[in-house]
Amino acid sequence: MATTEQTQTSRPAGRPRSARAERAIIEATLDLIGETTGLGELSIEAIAARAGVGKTTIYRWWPTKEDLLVDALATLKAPLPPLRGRSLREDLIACVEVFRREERDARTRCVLNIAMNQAERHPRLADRVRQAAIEPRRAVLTALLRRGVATGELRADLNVPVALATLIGTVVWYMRCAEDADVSGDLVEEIVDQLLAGLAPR
Amino acid sequence: MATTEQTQTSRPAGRPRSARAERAIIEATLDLIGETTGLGELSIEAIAARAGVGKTTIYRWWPTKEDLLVDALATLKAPLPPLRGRSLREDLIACVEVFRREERDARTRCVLNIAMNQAERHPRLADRVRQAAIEPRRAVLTALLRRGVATGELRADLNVPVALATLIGTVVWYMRCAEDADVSGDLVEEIVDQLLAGLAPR
DNA sequence: CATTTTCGATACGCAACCGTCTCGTTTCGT
DNA sequence: ACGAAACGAGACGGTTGCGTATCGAAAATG
Repeated sequence: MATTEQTQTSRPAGRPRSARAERAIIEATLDLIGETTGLGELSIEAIAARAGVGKTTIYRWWPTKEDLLVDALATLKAPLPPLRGRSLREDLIACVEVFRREERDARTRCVLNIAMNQAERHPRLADRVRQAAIEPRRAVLTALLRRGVATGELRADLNVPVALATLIGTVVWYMRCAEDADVSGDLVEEIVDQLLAGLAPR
Repeated sequence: MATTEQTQTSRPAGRPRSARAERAIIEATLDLIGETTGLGELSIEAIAARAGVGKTTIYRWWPTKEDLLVDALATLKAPLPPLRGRSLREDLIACVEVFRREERDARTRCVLNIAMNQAERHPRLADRVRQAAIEPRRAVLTALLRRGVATGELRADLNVPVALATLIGTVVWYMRCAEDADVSGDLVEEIVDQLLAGLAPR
């Protein structure tokens, strides 16, 4: 071995990698992820091409990409959860089942993506999406929960907004991050029942 | 009035707007949102500029934008939730409080964005993020819940994965979609207590 | 001091989109 | 039949980012 070992492992000689530069790059990346990741990839040209339409036709009717998105997203989610059954438990299951099913469709999933992630970058868009897609459902669910309190099916001191987040958030998280997402068909019932009964023993 | 009214309101004369084109555009937009919205906005040039670094330095060490993202995101979330207290309830509150605090920071929020939204578009990236950021926490929380079952602080027939989704999903949803997000300081306690006790009366 | 490697900077050709514009065509009302 | 407006297609200059290459300076080894 003709190589010289100065400390432990031989260093290849030459200017070493700059730790400062590396840190600066990582920092800049983190800063920019939050600022820039958004709807930028969506191009009017691609939309026109896929729709088999001239760009002119798009620009004629929608001045802004955001306006087009608002109109497009408005065509989803519009049908609110359907009618109601005979018990609170059944109604909750029906509602959560709607959420579960929608979380399996890429189109409706992106509605929540925008509502949840794009609030700062596209406040106008996110607001309109929330207003059109989230708010009606929140209203329905809130009424449902209040009714449950009134009928005694729910505890009298229920924190309705928290309960609401509990129902929606659980199924959304499960669908998006659980490793066994969606395998079981009676997942929804299990969620609702466990939420109703509580995690602690009675 | 010299204008002619053929049906109800006067139409300006000329070829009318094509409903077929409009529908095609909306459809194409919806299809493409799900396919394209992602990390495309994040540019190497911007990173280099903000870091005060030559592009060369980035390309030298990270062959792909994705590789850079993996390294960058690995520097967040790394510190798992801290030690544990004396009761299950306190430990749960501590954990959920960590989630709540992280949901207020744009940087750590984007970790979940990627894990939850980019699974199809960037499976390698999303997988590594989940492995590095989500999995350790899931393990800690799972152990915590099992311990609770063992000590009798939780019901014996607890569905642990669902309970887990319940804890994380609720606070994430609340932070991202509730109108009064984060105003109350004891939101976390309220969430945990309501989850433990259940929505139904005892 | 000579060598080696990284550094920041800058320039290159290439590609994708932007938003505007001009075409010739199509589809209406009159 | 005629005029009016929207249509699909595509050309336009301009901007942005890509990934590569070249440059002299800086920082380590020997």
